Amino acid sequence: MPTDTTSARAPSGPRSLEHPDRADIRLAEVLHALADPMRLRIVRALAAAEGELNCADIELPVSKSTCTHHFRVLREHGVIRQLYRGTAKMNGLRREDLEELFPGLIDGVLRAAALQAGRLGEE
Amino acid sequence: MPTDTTSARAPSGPRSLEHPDRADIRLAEVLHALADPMRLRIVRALAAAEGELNCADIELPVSKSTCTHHFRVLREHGVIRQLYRGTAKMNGLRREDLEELFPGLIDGVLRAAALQAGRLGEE
DNA sequence: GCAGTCATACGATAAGCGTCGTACTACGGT
DNA sequence: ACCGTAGTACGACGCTTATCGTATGACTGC
Repeated sequence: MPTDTTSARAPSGPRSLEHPDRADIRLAEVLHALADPMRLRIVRALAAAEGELNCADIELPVSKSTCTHHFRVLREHGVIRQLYRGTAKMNGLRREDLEELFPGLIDGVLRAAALQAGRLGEE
Repeated sequence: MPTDTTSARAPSGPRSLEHPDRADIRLAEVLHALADPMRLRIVRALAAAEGELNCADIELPVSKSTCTHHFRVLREHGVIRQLYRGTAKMNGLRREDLEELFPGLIDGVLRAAALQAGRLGEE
């Protein structure tokens, strides 16, 4: 049986991950987190796959350490949620929190990103 | 009679200001431009005063050079439009261009900023 | 237990950014 | 013609960031 993630939510062990409380999320920081092509790509991928995604499921033209870095930025600024599931780490957008704080913002950014992607090389 | 701004739109004189074409505006850059508390404040002020605003009409707790810097960032990333009117420089949001490129984005950001401002110290 | 895989940590590096002060330029009024 | 005001240019400073490579840690499967 794999690790029981139910009873081990955010333990203080070596594999704990800090997420900001909803009330601590700041607009400028969210925008900053989104203001990077690589991270925008990550967020788009996470939004597309409504469920959770493994880090490696998103192909990025950067090294693994850089990838980790971007995921951390997104997490620390409250854009995504990460949790360990065995050997992998699952990532998901914090849609509910963001919607509650800044209604429509994320969807606006995602729509804008999709539009621009279509306008440019249909990435 | 003051300078005839009608016949002198974007002259190549010493006081010309470069604005990116609408097609050259990039989402990541717009987000980056907005991802700063000071600039967010500027944009909010410009949005509130629907018309045009003098640089000095917005009180900012930074030096004059820093102020110039922020305005330039906003202009070069396509968020605002600046033009000289005599000794002053008028600033306005590029609402139409942004709306055309990223419909709903700016309004979403502005609403989010207003919400957060209300939530925090009612700035 | 051991090896493989996924991801982190850490250090390094180079670039970028926000801030400032001072010196300079352009315009308008007196 | 002068001076004051509004804004820019430039250089400097310290901090943050994006990137990498390598070494390390955690879990799975053999």
